[in-house]
Amino acid sequence: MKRPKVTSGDVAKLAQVSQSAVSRSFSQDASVSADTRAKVLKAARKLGYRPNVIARAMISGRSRLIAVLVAYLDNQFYPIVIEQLSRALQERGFHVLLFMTDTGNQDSVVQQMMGYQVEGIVMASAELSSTLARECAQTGIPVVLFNRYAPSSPASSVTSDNIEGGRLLAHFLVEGGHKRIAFIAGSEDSSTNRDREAGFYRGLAESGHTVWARAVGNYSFEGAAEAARQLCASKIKPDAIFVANDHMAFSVMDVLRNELKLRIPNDISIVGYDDVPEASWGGYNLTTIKQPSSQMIDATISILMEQIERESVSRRAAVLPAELIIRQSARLPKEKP
Amino acid sequence: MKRPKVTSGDVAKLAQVSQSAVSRSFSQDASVSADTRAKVLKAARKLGYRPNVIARAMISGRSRLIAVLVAYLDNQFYPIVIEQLSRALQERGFHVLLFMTDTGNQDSVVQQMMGYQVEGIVMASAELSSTLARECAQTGIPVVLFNRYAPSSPASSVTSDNIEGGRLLAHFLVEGGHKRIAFIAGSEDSSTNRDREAGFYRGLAESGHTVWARAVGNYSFEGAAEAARQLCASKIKPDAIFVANDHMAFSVMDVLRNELKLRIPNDISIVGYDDVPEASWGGYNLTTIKQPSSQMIDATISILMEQIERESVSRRAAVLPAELIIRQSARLPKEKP
DNA sequence: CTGAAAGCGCTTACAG
DNA sequence: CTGAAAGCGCTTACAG
Repeated sequence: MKRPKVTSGDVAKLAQVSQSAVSRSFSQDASVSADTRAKVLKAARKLGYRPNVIARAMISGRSRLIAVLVAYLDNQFYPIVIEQLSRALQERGFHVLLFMTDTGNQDSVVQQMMGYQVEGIVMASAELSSTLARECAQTGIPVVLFNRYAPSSPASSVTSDNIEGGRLLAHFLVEGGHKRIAFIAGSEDSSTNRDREAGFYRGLAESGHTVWARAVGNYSFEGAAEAARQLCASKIKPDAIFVANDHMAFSVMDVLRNELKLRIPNDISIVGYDDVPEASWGGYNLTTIKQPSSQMIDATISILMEQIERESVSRRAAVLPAELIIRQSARLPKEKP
Repeated sequence: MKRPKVTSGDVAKLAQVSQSAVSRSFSQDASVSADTRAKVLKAARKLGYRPNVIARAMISGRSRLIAVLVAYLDNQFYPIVIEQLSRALQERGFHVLLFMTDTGNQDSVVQQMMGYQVEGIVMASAELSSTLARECAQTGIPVVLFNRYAPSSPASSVTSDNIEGGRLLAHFLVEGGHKRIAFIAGSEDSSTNRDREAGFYRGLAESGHTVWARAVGNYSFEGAAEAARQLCASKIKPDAIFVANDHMAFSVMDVLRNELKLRIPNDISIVGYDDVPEASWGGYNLTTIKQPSSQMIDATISILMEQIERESVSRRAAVLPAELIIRQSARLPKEKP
């Protein structure tokens, strides 16, 4: 049943060349005559040969493996990113080796990644520890922090303009005539939350407002529900809430509607951040900021490829534009006369 | 910056033993004295050594890599599965190598997987071609079809009891007093769709009913919307629809409510299949069949581990129980007096 | 139990 | 351009 493994030696024999010639024929810029290469490729096709990536990785370090580190996949932003990233990488002959944090054996995840000789690391979660980021960067392997950054680390980063996004939301809510504007934070030690919050407060300040109340949802569904209950516990409730990401915003909307019997946006406006697919679903119609995931993936790939090819490990920080997506979960600004 | 790579030779030198002894100390059932092993482990810890998986894979074939093949990640069922699968595998020292189908270079995905010497393959998508499944199985590498099966192939499979699930739904709708019961299919050539549909029709028949109308959504969001419009185009509309998975059901609910201004479940009942997280969200509250993803993962892991360890490639087919989850998207059966 | 040695399938200087 | 040879870091018979 198992088909026999075919090696470069087999191909060499059939093509009547040396094993080295076979190897060279499969390498981009090796010195082989067109003639030899043709013979080799023909023989290889006949035998169904393709170079063993593992063997190549051993000798050359080129494993064509990119480690992708994530904490959770329940926020739809990440699956989408993983799908796109994986496709883009596959097109370039690379593959995604997945690591979920907070699991596994005693070994640090960094050690595990190194064991596989990964050529690059993408840390795709707002909530990964900075220690881990630093540890990764120390390996000398190109690291890109996706949707987070760590100023003190030598790792590259790719984010959307979270500060500007926060600002846009603040202005939008103020122009909508809201007076008691609240904020539900994600993880307080994540850069996304810090920036979104800072931008939001700045936007509020620019129009002479301040935040009316604040609670913490830790980017979790349950945490957000709790935060919403907290903010709405007393008689006077906020008339708008910026929830630090869409995933939490859905939970907040559920609590407001079903437990507190509030109408959205008549009684209270909700805005989120990310523009995950569910934001456009009829059940939520969430006004939010779109993180340009395709552009973010492109930037990630280009940083990775540059660093892998040139072996330069110069740090880069890509910040991509944030865009306000207006739907129906928040009262609209009045038309200017 | 790059820390120097430490090999078994380095550890051997420090521990004053042979390189073979180092290797043996890191292998489960190798003959080493407790004494030697202790010395080695101590030295290893000191140097931060851990065996190079790539080298091990080369020589022994044990890459500790499991290929996971998926088509799309926008149906939340799959991200959840990948997360759980990846965690379970990591706990056992394995890792997930991700393959998105329908991308990549000319090489078949099977060839790519073989190049990485993966020890197992999980095909986690209802929509992967049977040809691909067969090709995978031919490699001699253990293959488990997750959430699909192919009777003609030697691959193992893990599914929930889709036939029974379909039956449960049929009885539930009939008991709810529905008279014009429609079905929206997923991919017609997928085993999940076939079984759910067959079970549904059987359930209908058991209580003297037949399906009132049928349309195809191909498991896509857009396809489902179109199917819903089709079913509701004429004046007499169905009073219940079984949509072959939750992902499509959300789309159907959106169309019914927003475009057709129907109330759910007052005007029309909707039931889905999978019980993805969004099904319990307030915006949908979808009555559905729960696929026991944890049990399905457990079964997958156990099949994989058994086949990898014993090198037995006997086929297994696990079918796990389906459970009806009643929420509010469908009219309830009348209480029996 | 232990060490010396062969070998996994490649890539890559090194000569020619 | 081409081949013979070394070597990547391990595992695993083979002797002892």
